[in-house]
Amino acid sequence: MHDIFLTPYDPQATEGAIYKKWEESGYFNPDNLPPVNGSPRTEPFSIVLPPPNVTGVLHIGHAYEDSLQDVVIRYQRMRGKKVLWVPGTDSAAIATQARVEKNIQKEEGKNRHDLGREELVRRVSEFAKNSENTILNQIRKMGASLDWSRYAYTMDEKRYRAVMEAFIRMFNTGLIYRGHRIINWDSKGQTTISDDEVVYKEEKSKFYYFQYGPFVIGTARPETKFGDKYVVIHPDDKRYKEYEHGQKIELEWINGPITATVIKDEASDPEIGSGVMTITPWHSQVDFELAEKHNLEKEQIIDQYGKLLPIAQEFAGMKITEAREKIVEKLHKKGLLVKIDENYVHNISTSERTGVTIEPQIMEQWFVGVDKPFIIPHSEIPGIESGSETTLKKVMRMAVESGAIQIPQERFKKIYFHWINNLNDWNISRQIWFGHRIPIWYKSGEIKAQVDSPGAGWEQDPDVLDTWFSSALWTFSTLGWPEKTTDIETYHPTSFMSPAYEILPLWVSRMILMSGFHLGQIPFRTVMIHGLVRDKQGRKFSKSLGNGIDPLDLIEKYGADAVRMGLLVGTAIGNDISFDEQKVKGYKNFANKLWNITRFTLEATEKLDISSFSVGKVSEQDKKILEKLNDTVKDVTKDLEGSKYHLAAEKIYHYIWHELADKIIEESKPILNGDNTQEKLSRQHTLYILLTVSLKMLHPFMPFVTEEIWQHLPEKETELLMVAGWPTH
RNA sequence: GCGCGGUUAGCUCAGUUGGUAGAGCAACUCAUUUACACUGAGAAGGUCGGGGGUUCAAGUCCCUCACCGCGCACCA
Repeated sequence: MHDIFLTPYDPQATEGAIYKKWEESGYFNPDNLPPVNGSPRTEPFSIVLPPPNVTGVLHIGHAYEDSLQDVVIRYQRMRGKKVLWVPGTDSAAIATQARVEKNIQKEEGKNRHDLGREELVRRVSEFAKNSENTILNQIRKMGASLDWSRYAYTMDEKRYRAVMEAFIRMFNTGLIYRGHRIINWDSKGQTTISDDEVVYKEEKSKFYYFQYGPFVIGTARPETKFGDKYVVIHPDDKRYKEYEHGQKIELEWINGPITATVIKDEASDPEIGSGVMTITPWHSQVDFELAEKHNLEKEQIIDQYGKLLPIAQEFAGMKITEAREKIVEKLHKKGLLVKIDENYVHNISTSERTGVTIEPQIMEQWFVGVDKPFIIPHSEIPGIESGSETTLKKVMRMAVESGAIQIPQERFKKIYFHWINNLNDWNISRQIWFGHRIPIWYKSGEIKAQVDSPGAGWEQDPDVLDTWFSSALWTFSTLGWPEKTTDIETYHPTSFMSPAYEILPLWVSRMILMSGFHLGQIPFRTVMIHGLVRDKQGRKFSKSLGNGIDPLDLIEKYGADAVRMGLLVGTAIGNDISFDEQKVKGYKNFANKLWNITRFTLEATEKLDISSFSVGKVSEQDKKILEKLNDTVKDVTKDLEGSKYHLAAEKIYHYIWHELADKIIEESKPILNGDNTQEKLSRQHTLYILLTVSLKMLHPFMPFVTEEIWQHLPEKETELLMVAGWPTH
C-alpha cells in the first residue's frame, strides 16, 4: 500500500495533478477514446456547454450546471459511448462592450465616439481575450471533462462565418427583414433590446386625469401626450355613442388648440378610468398596433436620449422626468387637470442589462419573422415534411410537440408553449459596435447581403446582431457548420442540454428555431431544465446582495468533489436549490471516508494475488454481500438512466458509508483476523471488488478522489478510471 | 386577469407506477486512539399547509381554500 493513504485525503494536493493527467491522456476528445472490450466506440453522445460570458467568472450557478453535465458525460463515457462535450464562451456583446466603455470612461475620460468604431472594437476584443482564461481555468477546477481541442468562442473566425452564413440564408429566404417597428429602446445602452431582455418592475407612481375636450383621459405619462390626437372609445360604450368613428373634435391641449379624431375600437376598455384613451403610437406597443390597424399618423415625442423633441415646444430638450411635473403644472394652470391618483401601481419595463426604464420607440430595425411562411428544403422534424411550407413558430412548436425533443418536466413544456403562443418577431439588430456586424450593404437605394464589401461606394449597415443570434447557432456552429463536417454528422443533434429555466425563451427556443431552419434538425434530444441556486433565504446569489458564494473558495476549502456533491445531492432537477455550505463540508468528510476505506482494503489485501481468485471460492455470506452490491449498481444505473442524478448520488453515498464502511468492514475485521483461510480469502477478494465497483459508481460525481485512489490500486482494468467500464449488474 | 411551482423532522430538502414516512445538518445519550475524530453505536423528533373526495389503502390521484415564490398578459 502506498504511504499516501496514511494521511487524510488532501484535495488541494490532488485535483490539479489529476486534471492534468486526464487532459494529457487525450480522452476528453472522443477521437482518442480507447475501445471497449476490444471493439471501437460507435454510439455518440454529445453536449455543448452553455457558453459562459467570456469576461465572466465562475459563479455557483455555473458550478451546479457544470457538475450536472459532467456527471452525465462521465457516466456515458464509462458506458462505452463516444462522448463529446464541447467547451466555449460567449462574447455577450452588450454586457462586454458596456463594461469596457465604462473602464475607458473612468480611466481616460473618453467615450466610444472619441475612440471610433475600429479602436473600440479592438479594445473590447482585447479585453475579452485577456479575461478568457480566467473562466476556462475555473471550469477546469470543477473537474469538467471538456474536449478543449474543440473550444469555440462566439466571436472566433469559424463562428463568425456561421453567423454570416445564417444571416444571409435567412435574409435570402425573406425570414430576416428590415422594418419600421416599435422596439424596446435602452437609452443608457443606446441600443434596442429584445422583448425577452425586458424586465418588469412594479412601481408606485402618480396617475393623472386630464380634461381632453369633452372627455377625461388618464395617464401616468403626461410627457408623451403632446402628439396625442386620437381618442379611442369602445364601440359599445353607451356614454359616448353620440361620437362617430372618424369625427373631428376641436379642443384645447398642452400647447394650444388641436384637432382630435375619434377612433372606435374594442381595445379601449370601458371599465378603466373614464373609458376613453388617447394614444401615443411612437412610444407604446399597444398604441402602435392600434395605429397600424387604423392607419393613423405616428409622431415621435422623445428622442433616443430620453429628451423631448421640438413638438413639445417650450419643453423641448428637457429630460422626460423633469418635464413631467412642469407639464402637469401647465395643464393645471389651464384648468385641464382633473385629479391626481397618488397610489397608482403599475409595472414599468426596464432593461435587463443596464437597469434603466425602457422607452418604446419606432425605429428601423432588423427582425426575424416567426410567422412568415417559407419552404423548408429539408426536415427531420416529425410533422414537418421536407419541401413543405411552414413557419419558424411551427418548427419550434413541432420540435417539442412531436416528442423529438424531450422535456421530461411537463411544467416546462407548458411554459415553452405558452411562450411560443405569445411570441412576436425577434428584433435582432443592436446599435452597438462590438458583435457580429450585419452583412448588409447599401448604395443609393440598392441593398446587398454579403460578407465583404461589394465595391466602392457601398456602405455597410452600422448595426451588430443580438448576441443571442450567435448563441442560437451554438449546437451546430461549434461542430463546424456551415461546412459539412464529420462532427456535425456524428454529434448533431446533440444528446443533452441542461439550462436554467430562466433561459428557456432567450436561448433554448432560439436554438430550436435556428437548428430547425438551417439543418432541418432539432438541436438536442433531451432538455433537462434546472433551477437556480439560492441562498438559505431563497434569494438569488448576486454581488449587490453581498450574499455571493465563490465556488472557488469552496473548492479551496473542501475540494471540487465535495462542491459537486453538495450541489447535486438532494436537489431534484428543476426546483431551485437552496445552497448550504454545511452540506459541502459533509462531502469533504465523505471523500476522506472513501480514502480510509481504501486504506483498510489495501492493507487487508496487501499480499493477495487478486487476479488468481475464482468465482467458485466465494463464501456464502460474501455472495450475499455481492448481491447487495449488484442491487445497488442496478438501482443507481436506473436512476442515472432516468436522469435522477440526485437520487443516484445519495444512494452511492449511503451505500459506501453506511453499508460498506459501517457494516461490511466492521464485520470483516474478525474474519480477516481469524484462522479460516478460505473465508478470509473470499472476504479479501470481496472487499477489493466492493472498492473498485464503488469507485466506478462514484466517479461521475466525485471524479478526483476516485481517480486518485484508482491510480494507487495494484490491479485495475484501465489506466484511468475515467475510461473504465461502468459496472454491470 | 391567465398560468406554473412550493408547503413533509428544529433547519435545508428527497420521496420514481398509490402499499408501514427518508437523508444531510443541528440537537440528545453513550463509546475514545480506532481503516478513518474529517469517527462509531444508539435513541429522539413528522396527524406530510387546512378541508373534502376516490380507494381495501393517499405525502402520492381528484376538488377546494390559505400562504409563499415565479412566469405571462395588462399597464389609458
